[in-house]
Amino acid sequence: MVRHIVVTSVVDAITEDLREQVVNGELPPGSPLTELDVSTRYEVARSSARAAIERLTSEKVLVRRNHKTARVVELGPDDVRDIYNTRIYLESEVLRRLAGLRRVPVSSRTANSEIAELWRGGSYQIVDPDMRFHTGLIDSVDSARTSAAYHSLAFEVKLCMAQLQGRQALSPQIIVAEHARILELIELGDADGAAAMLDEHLSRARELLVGSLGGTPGPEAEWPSSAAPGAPIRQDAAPAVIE
Amino acid sequence: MVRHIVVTSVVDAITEDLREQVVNGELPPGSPLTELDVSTRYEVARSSARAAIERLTSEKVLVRRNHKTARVVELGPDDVRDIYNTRIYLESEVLRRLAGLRRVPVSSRTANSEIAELWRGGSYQIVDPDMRFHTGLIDSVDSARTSAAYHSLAFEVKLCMAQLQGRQALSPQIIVAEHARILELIELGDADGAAAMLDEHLSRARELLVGSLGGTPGPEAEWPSSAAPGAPIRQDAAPAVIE
DNA sequence: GTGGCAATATTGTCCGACAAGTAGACAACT
DNA sequence: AGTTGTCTACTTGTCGGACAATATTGCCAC
Repeated sequence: MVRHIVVTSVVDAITEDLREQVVNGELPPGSPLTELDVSTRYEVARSSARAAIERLTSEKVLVRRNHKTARVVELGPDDVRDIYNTRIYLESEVLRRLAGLRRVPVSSRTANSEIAELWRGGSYQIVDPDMRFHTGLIDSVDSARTSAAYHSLAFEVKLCMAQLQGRQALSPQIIVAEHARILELIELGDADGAAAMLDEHLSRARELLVGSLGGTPGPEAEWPSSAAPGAPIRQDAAPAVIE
Repeated sequence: MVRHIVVTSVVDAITEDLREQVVNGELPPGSPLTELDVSTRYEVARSSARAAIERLTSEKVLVRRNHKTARVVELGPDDVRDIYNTRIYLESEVLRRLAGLRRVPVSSRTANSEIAELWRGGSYQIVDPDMRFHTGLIDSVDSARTSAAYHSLAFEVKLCMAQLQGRQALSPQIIVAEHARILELIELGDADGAAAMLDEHLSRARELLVGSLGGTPGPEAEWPSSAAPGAPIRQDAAPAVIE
């Protein structure tokens, strides 16, 4: 199937489209992406496909070992723990600074209202506004590198979400309340309180995610493209090693 | 026991070598790197040179816009501020955690001893052990992503150092004392104290760096690609340290 | 001098080719 | 049997050349 793309640069477009396909689950974790595959699907030269794959590999969206074909990254419980802990490390100190200034970013407040709204509307698709709440806090300190680091983590969270296709839900009610409490503590200038609340908030989310990733092995899906019938996939883990 | 072996590819090798040349100043900030240039210098195909350049671009070692040739990144005062602020954000919370556990990483302690030793020996080449002090703290929380983020920042600090070829110095004596104080406060479980000390420590370094980057416009030199008569400054006796 | 045009340099993309590495199957050998 | 060797099919890593699109430079006319 030929996929259409808008041309900024061929490689840019392919990279973007593939990334999109990964986050929305069209390319499930672990599915292989050969250079030829990509080049024919988009009708471009192999070198261009290769470049796109390399970029996504450097972004950790794909993983590839030496002479082997790239695969969509699979995030396990350990990764989730790591991602959330790093989020906590980064966001805690930012929160303390904001509390010191008693400054609450508008974008975070509106994002939290959105979640509440969605919840009242019966929707549970709150991942996006939830992320905006947090990135709003981070971005408000106006540090490009801090923002970049956090956004990278946020992207990985999205990958996790794509991975467990909407099973698992965190109660929007609790989320909204905790977010509100965090903003309140910032306004009160209570740095320790805000940091503690954030820790609790993210730690709960972390444990829930870890549980639903590690606890339930899930439906153990097949990877559609180019897999022989009844292929027992995914037993390799060792790179170029010698015993 | 499983032993790992590394097999380097052409692109890997070039990438590494170029990166090395950037950090040790052989390729000064702003110098252009055309694909043809690189491909002929290393005697490889242009596609390989291109791949290496793209990797370094994604690492922020080089910068490149649309159809223009890549250049070695130039870090200005704003970048330095950003880098150090992000360091502070990340490292503060890690320090608090360590203080909570009253845990002092051995590697940081030994690294600080090294600085003291070098200072007593009359040397001012303390950038490396200084970084090891800080990465020792970060790495001790055992989070791959946190470490990766911090190491990326540390690399940018190295770039800054390369950029101002050893004018400017921060007294090793003060550095060692502050490091020691930080470790002491961790041992005492004083999270706030440790975080405050770190803030002071890094903020001073930041301001010094910002000053010597922004205040002095510098020699505003031409970029002589590969060996022009004008020998770079590089006097090794001079205090060549900023933190 | 300055605007504009032509020559040049450099990138972005394509193609085709081939060596080298990986993986699975199957035969051969001890 | 179980280990080892070989074959084949697939894929990656690298090469070299080619060409259009774009950026840079230098020159010319005004």
